Amino acid sequence: MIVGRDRLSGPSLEVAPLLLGAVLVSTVDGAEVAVRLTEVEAYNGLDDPASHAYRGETPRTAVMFGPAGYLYCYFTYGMHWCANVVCEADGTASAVLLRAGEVVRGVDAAMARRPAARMPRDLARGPARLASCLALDRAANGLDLCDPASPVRLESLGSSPADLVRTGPRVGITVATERPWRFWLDGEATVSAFRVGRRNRVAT
DNA sequence: AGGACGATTAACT
DNA sequence: GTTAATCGTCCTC
Repeated sequence: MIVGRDRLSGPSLEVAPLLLGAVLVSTVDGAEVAVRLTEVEAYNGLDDPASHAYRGETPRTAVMFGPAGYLYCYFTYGMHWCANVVCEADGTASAVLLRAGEVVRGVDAAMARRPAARMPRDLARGPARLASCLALDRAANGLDLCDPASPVRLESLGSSPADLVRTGPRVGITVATERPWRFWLDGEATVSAFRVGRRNRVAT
């Protein structure tokens, strides 16, 4: 079952917990790899200083301002890609960063893409690792997750028990750190470690 | 045209 | 715990 766009069209804070337990399937580059999401983060637009969309629409963030159900991929630290599910209505920027998950199909293909992973639980434990084992990069930006013919699709939107959902501050950011907009499933081994954002990189 | 910095990771000590 | 790697994006001249 593919996920309907209307189910993703709400605010990121409502969509984020729904995505926990959902399965993201990639058939990019031929191999099929599927990840069951265990950790996500909500990002809003103009009212969220930590969001890429905070300062308005740019070529990079254009997908975030479009309709729900599309993939927003961005390049960071000069080497990594990360993936988001866009939510909210067309014209309103909002997205959910996919931070971690469990590879439930295509473990071999995922291992081939992630030679540094020593154990299966590390394959998609972290946003850039997750994007890497699903082969998500510039070419995947803007793909429709609600189209059955798309190379990246969202299956079985999570029906995770509410009492397993935990929340806390988002990882790696330096502003709006007080907002508890990170969501994860309690007890999952694939949830990434919390880390505060780095500041003053150039300081001596 | 120049520069700061990042929704990170892997490999160190 | 610390740090190098590495470059697109955006802000400030």
